Amino acid sequence: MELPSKYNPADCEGKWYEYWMKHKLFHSEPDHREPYTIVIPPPNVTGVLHMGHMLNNTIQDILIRRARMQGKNACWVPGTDHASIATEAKVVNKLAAQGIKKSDLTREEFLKHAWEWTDEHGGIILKQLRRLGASCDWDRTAFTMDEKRSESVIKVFVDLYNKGLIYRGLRMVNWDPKAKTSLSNEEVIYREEKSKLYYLRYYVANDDMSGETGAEGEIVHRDEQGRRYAVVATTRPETIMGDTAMCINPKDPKNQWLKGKKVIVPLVGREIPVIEDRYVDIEFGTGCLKVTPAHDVNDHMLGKKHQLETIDIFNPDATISEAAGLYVGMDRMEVRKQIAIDLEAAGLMEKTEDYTNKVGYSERNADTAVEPRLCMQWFLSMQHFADIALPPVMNDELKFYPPKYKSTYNNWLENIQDWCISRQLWWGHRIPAYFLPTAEGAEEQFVVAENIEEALNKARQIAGFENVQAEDLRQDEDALDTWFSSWLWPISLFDGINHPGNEEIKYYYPTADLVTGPDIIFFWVARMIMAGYEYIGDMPFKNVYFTGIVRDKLGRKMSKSLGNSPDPIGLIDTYGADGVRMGMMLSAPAGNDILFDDALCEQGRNFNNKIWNAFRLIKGWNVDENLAQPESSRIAVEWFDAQLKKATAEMDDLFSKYRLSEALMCVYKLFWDEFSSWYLEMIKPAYQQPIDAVTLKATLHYFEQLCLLLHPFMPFITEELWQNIEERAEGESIMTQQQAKLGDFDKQIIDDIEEVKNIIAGIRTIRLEKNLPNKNVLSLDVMGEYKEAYASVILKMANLDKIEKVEAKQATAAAFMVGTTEFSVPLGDMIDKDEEIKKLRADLEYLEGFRNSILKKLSNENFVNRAPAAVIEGERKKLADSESKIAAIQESLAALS
RNA sequence: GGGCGCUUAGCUCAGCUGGUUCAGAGCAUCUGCCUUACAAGCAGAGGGUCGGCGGUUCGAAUCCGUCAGCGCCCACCA
Repeated sequence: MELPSKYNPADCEGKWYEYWMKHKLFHSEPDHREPYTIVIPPPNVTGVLHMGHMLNNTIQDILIRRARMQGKNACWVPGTDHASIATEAKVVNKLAAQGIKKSDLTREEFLKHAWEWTDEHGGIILKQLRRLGASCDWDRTAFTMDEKRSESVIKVFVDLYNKGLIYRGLRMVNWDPKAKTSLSNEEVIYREEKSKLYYLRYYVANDDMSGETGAEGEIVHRDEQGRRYAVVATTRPETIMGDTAMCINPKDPKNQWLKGKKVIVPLVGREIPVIEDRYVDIEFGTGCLKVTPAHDVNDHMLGKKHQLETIDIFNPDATISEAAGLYVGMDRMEVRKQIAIDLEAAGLMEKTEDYTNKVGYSERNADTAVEPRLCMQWFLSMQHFADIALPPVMNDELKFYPPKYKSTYNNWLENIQDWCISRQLWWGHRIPAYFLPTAEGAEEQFVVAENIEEALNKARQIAGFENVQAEDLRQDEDALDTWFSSWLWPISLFDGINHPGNEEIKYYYPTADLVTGPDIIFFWVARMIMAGYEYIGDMPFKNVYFTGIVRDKLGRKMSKSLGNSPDPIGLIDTYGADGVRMGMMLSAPAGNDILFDDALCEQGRNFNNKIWNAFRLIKGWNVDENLAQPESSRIAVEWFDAQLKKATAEMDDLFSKYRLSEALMCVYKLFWDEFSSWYLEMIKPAYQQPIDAVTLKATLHYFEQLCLLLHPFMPFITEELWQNIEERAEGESIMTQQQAKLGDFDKQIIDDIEEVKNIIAGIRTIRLEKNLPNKNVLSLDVMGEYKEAYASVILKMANLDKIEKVEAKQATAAAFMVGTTEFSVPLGDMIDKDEEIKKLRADLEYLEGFRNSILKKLSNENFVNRAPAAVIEGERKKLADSESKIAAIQESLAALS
């Protein structure tokens, strides 16, 4: 077979992926084997592959392929997430480009557009994953809004409502007045902005203008008539119509005199109480805070605590509402300008100052400042879930890699807040709550049910609604938070909500490993753990592997605006999928950010080429059945057997600790250094000479074993070569081969060969220094003991004609030491005596320094008395070794001069 | 402001419960080689007072304290 000198990924990748699909090698069904399951973190259905996905999915594929090769029933379930906010935003933008406003569409019309968009773009990302080699069971591809998953979500909502864990409540949300929807915190972008701090006069109500001076440090403002007032600093004077209190810190000496008083809201004229709360920062402004419970998160908190009235002065589009009484119908920004003028005119403005603060803007409407707004929302009580989800992680039943994220997890769960699960969006699972017709002003009544029929049944059981009709029921307009479906993912994928205890959920659950980013530890990981214990009574996964963030080589996050995010498919085209996979893994210890650099993929590609060429070498040999195995080959085979076993054991250990990049480095070095540079060179026949059958057989076996070890990391090239090692039956694949369970390795031969390598390296160094080509045959003199049993290897690797044990070295020889033995290569007149003496003196100086430091240590009584015997023994041995080396060098020096 | 983490070779990192696997790996650099598997390669070499200071100890990259710098998460000051 004729092989090109470079590996061409394009020739292999498509071919083998099709082959794997054709033979259904990714597909899993429950059987007698031990299951090994991974559920994919579902990417956004309309997303495209980015570097984060590449890292994440490479890791999952490595884990799943390895498990498969260990004889487990490996099942990697793929799917996509409907990502309500992101997808709805994309659809809205697309419609806007066509001149269609969302507000002009009915819910049904909008959803039709959204589904069209989803069908068109959905699954692109899954196709891209195939290029990477992802061995997902595509037959199981799921979507968070497909029938089974939707049914699960609704069932769970109803169940939790019935359990009393879901409730409705007012909550301050980030409101986008342009899109007229609430935004999640993630969709709010804070920008530093230059604005003004307005100092407003709040006169004391019913002031007796008494002349009390109060305690020291008090600051009392008076106007020309002697009327007293407090000064409040605010950036939002337009919200004064919503003021229902003024707040001071009870410990603030400046404002003691205000305690118990009432003050008058400027312009508005309303009397409001002065309340006291330690929340107020004494240092900021005047220490007086106006409290507007309807329009500020903290004010809302204060309002609840002190039972203040809440006056909502804004309409949904952020114009002033009737409730404000002033400026009705004007836009908030206009009012800010106007009210400043009016306050000034009324003498109620103390002063203004320039001020820089952070203002939240909508991610979608960049020019629209987010308005905090109180809305009726649905909540899930979380304390119960925190209680069931915290212990298994803290006591390591469910393990986090790296474990530092346990603290993060703990911190969040110990300070858990209720989960706001409603979103004012259409794209998502609609909340299964149905409102009953109610009279104006009466409290709303509703029922929660899986469908309209059930809702009707429930409604008719309520007194006064016996005859209610389906068309009278009005379903809640809101959709559920996307995470409310994601948290069921490991269960809903196996239909464990709709059909509890079914065969698949029993077999595949709990899943083995979850691979995800630490940024969604709260959004997703923690909640899956909660849902797992709530609905299955068991953990959703045994281990969580937290990846890092993929950054560019300068450590910057990858972003479209920086243009520093490479196109993953382009990378695969350039370096091959295996090369890119290796590039991703080379610098990706669990939890560490990876600084991505194309050079890493290049290293991966180079490694592919190395493997390819090693195979070319082996395949190029002709075998001579009658040829006896050379001694050096016999040793090499024995030695590599030990190396292979050793590396395999190391890899097992590293995998068990999820140190994947180190496991890759281990097999990388095994292949490149031990196998290619040493083993193959040891057994390589002379040019155009045949190889003996025994050695060839062993070598092919080793090559196959190496392919098996490499396969999880580089699936394509290993399949290609494995198929070429020998004739394979149709349908056979390296994917399903079992990695051999290897036993103990011979540590002695590994140590021995390390010494042999040092001897060979010593000779090579001399060749380099003396400019002696490899072709020139040399000989070696040995003073003392060395591993004679391996002489054949040394002769071959160093191109020597003989190794002789001698009493003293020749004067014209270049020397080096390995351990305590001195070796020398007679060079005749090629020796440069001065050079040699210089080198020996340098060695001598170093060794003497080393010896002296040991002597010093050993003469320290404290050390000798207190250190353990083994340590002292070690030091004594070091001393003896260094002294014998010193003696040898001194002899050499004497011989030279 | 609250919590977590990091600082070891030019770069990216490994070094568990203090002492021969303690100063390491890969890449990069330098030198010499187109030696018929591979120049996307081969053979060699150089390079770090383990962030600063102090302490514990016979002994500290490793344990403790402190300072400096960096990063992440959460809550965000009207």
